Amino acid sequence: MDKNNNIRIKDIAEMAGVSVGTVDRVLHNRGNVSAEAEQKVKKILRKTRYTPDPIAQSLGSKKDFEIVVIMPHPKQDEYWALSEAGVSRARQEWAPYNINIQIETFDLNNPDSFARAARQTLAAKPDAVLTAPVYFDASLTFFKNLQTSDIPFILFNTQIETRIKKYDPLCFIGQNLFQSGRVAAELMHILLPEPGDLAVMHIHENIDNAMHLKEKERGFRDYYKSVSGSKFAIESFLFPDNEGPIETQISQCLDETDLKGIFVPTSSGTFATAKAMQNKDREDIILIGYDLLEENVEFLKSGTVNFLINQDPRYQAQQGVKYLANYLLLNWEVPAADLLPLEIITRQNYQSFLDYKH
Amino acid sequence: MDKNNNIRIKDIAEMAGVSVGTVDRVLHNRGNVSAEAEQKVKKILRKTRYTPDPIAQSLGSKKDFEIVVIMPHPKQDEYWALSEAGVSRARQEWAPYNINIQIETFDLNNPDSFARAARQTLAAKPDAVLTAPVYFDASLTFFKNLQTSDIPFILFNTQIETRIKKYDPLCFIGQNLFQSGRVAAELMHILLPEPGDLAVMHIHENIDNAMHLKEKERGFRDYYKSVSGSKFAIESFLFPDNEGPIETQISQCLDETDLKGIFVPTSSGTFATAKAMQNKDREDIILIGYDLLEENVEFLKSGTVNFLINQDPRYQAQQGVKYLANYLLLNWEVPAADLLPLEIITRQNYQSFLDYKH
DNA sequence: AAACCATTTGTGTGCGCACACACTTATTGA
DNA sequence: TCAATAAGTGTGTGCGCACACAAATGGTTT
Repeated sequence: MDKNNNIRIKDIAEMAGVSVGTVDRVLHNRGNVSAEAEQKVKKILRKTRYTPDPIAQSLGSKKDFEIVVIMPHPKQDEYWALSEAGVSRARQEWAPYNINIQIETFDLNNPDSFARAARQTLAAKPDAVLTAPVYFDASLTFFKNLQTSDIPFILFNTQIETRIKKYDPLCFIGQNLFQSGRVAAELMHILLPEPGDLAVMHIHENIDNAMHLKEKERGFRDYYKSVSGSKFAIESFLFPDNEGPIETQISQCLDETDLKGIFVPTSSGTFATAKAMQNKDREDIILIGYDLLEENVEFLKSGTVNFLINQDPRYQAQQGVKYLANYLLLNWEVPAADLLPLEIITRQNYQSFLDYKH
Repeated sequence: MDKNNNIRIKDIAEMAGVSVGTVDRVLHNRGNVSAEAEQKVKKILRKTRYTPDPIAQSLGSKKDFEIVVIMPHPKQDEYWALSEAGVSRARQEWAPYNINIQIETFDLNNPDSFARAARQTLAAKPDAVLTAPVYFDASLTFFKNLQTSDIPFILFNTQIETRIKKYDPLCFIGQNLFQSGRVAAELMHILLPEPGDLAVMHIHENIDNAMHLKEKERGFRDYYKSVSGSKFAIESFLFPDNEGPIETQISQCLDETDLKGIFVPTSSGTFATAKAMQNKDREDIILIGYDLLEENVEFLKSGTVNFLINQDPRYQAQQGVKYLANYLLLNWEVPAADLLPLEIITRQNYQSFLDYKH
């Protein structure tokens, strides 16, 4: 027995000269405690550095908790299918602790669908929310409502500057997107030491709303600014869904330009670009994209994609639920940010990432 | 209540028409159960897919467990200091569950010291062992003794082929070293597309015993074999501790050769080589090494080291203890191997790895 | 002074499991 | 036939906590 000093509520009660009930009330701020008793107990609590036994704690309560995850529909994009896989794992992991997880999906191309998902979530009055706040404006009103309903929430994948509005998520889980863009640029620079035309391609997404894509581009450009005497020209291209087939748009762009390197800040954009390059027989262009989607890995193997940066959506979701679960069950502290490492994927190491289970 | 089907031992007992004591005996193979009762209980167990509530389980037992970690002395090498940090974290993490962790250290340059540590460990009769089996022969006899004492053990960092000898560790935690060498070669090839002389440098270690270094070299060479029409010459160099100051040896080697790239398969060897390169003003040579040691990171930042591959010793140790603890406490299954992802570190992403806490 | 509150404090039970112990039945030998 | 033994079975307690409920206290009202 060396345990956690072996101090139990019972011991605290004894030392403070009160009953365990009173200690319990102090610990949980349940009120109905005289100022005097409260002081005595708190003093002992501090002195003994009491920490509750987490095991007994969760055995004793047996409450049910409801967590809602709001994310884009997994059928729409393999990236989000990976996120969903993370949620599924988390669901299994936490089922024994009576944590129920509900998924609300929305349409990536339709901000209104996010608002609807948000409304449904609020109506369900969950104990906590995990969300990928893809749409800036809709997210902010949602956060406001969560806040007034006193529902804790965590953001993943997309970091939104909430502090200005005083909306206060427990945590953000994801990459430092700016730095992620810098890593992409660094890799590009290694593969293309000689000056040439570069492109940042925004595919599918409408960039207005998508803060996170801007951040990656900003990082990418920032790196090249710091390359002394840089002769690189970096141009941005937008390929929205409503202007004809994506691949046609990209192919046309390849025809009209003389690109040496392309950076695509999204996972599904990556293989779309790779396909266009393949069709046009322009696999000489250096392509750096995101994530270990099946198609991306194929293009990595064939050499069309030179590097991938891994965002590990599965882990992001799983970790988000974990934080919320521990917060609800055991009142654990949640870090303000969980910034994932910026993982570089090549032909030689992709398998080790695919095999790895957190 | 959707829990784990809500099935408790009590329910099993009821359904099988026996008492909870009998169910308990069946569950833990404690014997003293009639064949008839055992069958009845096992049938219900299967039918209901009963799984014990892990929380209540560990509350109920309150046994003490002793885990010994055998590893090189952390003062000797910063790499092992990181491993020790992992053990310390694990110690904290598992203290509430009455898991005590003892560290036995040995001298990296002295196989006998490993044998001594092994002897002391056996004398202490721990419940489980986590060890970095740096020395092949000494490790094998140790494993034999562990096996006869029925002490489960996990290997980390260095993979030893134990199956031939029928020594059966629960798990190996670490990198696929062969593939790790291939990753290094790939990176080298990206930075040096034009043919030139390459070196694999074995520093400090005496390679005879050190299987893991050979594996990395084998992978490195294997990659270049597959490069079509490769004009690369790869030479191995040994710089043992007993032939004068390491840096002098390396410097001399740099003088006598015309190397374009160097691969160092150890973490401490990496900055030793970088220092020699710096002194000789030969920072043009491409250097690929291992691990986020402070000195390595400095040389990465300055550009002397081009890439690092991260082995995450902290995580390896922490994870090893975690597996053992869950195995002892809850009888959890341990995977035969936990092969870590092969993480590529550059100037732009090292910080994200340093910041990241598992 | 009794009755009535509000406030504060103490007690008891249950969570699901592990394990020690008490108990019952069948078997054997004297 | 009865005690002694072994094999099989059931009961009870505790782990540390949460929470419902009972009890005590002190003050106010009639």
